[in-house]
Amino acid sequence: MESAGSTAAFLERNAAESLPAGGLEKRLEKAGEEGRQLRVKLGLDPTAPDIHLGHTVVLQKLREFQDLGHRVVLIVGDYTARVGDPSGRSDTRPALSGEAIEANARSYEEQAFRILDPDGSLYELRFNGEWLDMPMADLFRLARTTTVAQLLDREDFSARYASGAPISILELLYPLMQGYDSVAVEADVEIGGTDQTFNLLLGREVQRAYDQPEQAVLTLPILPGIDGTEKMSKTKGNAIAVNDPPGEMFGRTMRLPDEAMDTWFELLAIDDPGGEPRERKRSLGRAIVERFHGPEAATGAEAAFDRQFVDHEAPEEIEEVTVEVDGEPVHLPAVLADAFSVSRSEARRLLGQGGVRVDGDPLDPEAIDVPAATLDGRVVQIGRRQFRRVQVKVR
RNA sequence: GGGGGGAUGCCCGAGUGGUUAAAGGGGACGGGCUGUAAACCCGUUGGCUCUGCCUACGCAGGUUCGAAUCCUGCUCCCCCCA
Repeated sequence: MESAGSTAAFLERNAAESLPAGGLEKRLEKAGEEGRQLRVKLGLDPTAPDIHLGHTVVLQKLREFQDLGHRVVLIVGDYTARVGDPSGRSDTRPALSGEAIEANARSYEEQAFRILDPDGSLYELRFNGEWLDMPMADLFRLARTTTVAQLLDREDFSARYASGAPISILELLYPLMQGYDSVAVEADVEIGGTDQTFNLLLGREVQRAYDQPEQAVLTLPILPGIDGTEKMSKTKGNAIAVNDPPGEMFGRTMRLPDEAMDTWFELLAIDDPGGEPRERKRSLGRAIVERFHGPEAATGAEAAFDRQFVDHEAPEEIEEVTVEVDGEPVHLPAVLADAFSVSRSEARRLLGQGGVRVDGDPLDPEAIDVPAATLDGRVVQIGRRQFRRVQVKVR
């Protein structure tokens, strides 16, 4: 059996911070002595059920804990989601229904199992509605554990406060509620991205106020999205989801700026072959596809990529659409709009800018009405990556 | 309770009676270059039956030949004082 010290060092090897210093080691040691598992907590946002590579960084870390025999506790913030998050300008964020949250949670779980071990002794899923729906007296007790000054320590709060930007009371309460989650599940360790550091540490304060041992905190670096700068997130459109098809994964990886490659190799724990940027990126892409779809898919994705972008040929699998028209000649903007789900004006623009090809040949930007045969059964392409095989059907 | 400020296109943000579908930036998209990288250049970015028409500047009404711009009411938001 490994010593607690070396185990801690292993777990901390690619973490951003492990707080407090030596905290994780002590936890491991104590658990070892008592012959019990550590309870390792991760909070989830049930409004964003799509797991992407950014999430997997944290999930991989949880998996390491599982492999060491510890128990992962995923917490779905269903209660907090129902209340709605007032932060920023997301005023339109809908309060999710119970069923929607439940469905999202199950979907998340299913995706998480691509990385986590679903074994019941190593895994647990909880909803914080279980304990957060508390009487006001209990909320008061929770509220007493922290001061405004403490909360204002959090960078985004202090920045917003200083600039006169609004901060709702509810927002201030969020870290407390998250901290209470730790109390409720008796977390020994909590994991999260570095952007969660404050909240994770506050969990310790809350636990202490409830006479509980304080959790160790392990933060992991944030994975930049395929734009190479911003945090990966679905809404920013810079994410690669674990459910994305192989071709999509590979292609998106190839769009990653070179500067971000080092970070990706490191955070995703993929072996860096070094060498030329283009080759390195390809091997990064292959490794990512392989991780979620297997080696065959990886090879296939790369081949399809070459075919489409190196040899400039249409991909092998093309979505087929049937477009209904009134008769000859066909109105190009209308057909394109239907085939690619864009507005007719958009289609016109694309056409006018020479962005439309049929069987690889650019379409005359002036062409508006054409014979049906020009399109029927052919591969129509918009830009570099949108292809549709179009069947024209006269109504 | 009192006073002040604000709501503009995907986002930020100009615009205070007329050539404003609305400056500028970001993002996105198309073209060029290329390694679906970066950098750079060009173009587009409300809709449509497209040399024109329709709809749009929080919501509803009003003034005017004409309003994002003026008036009234409403909704929402922010700041300051108490």
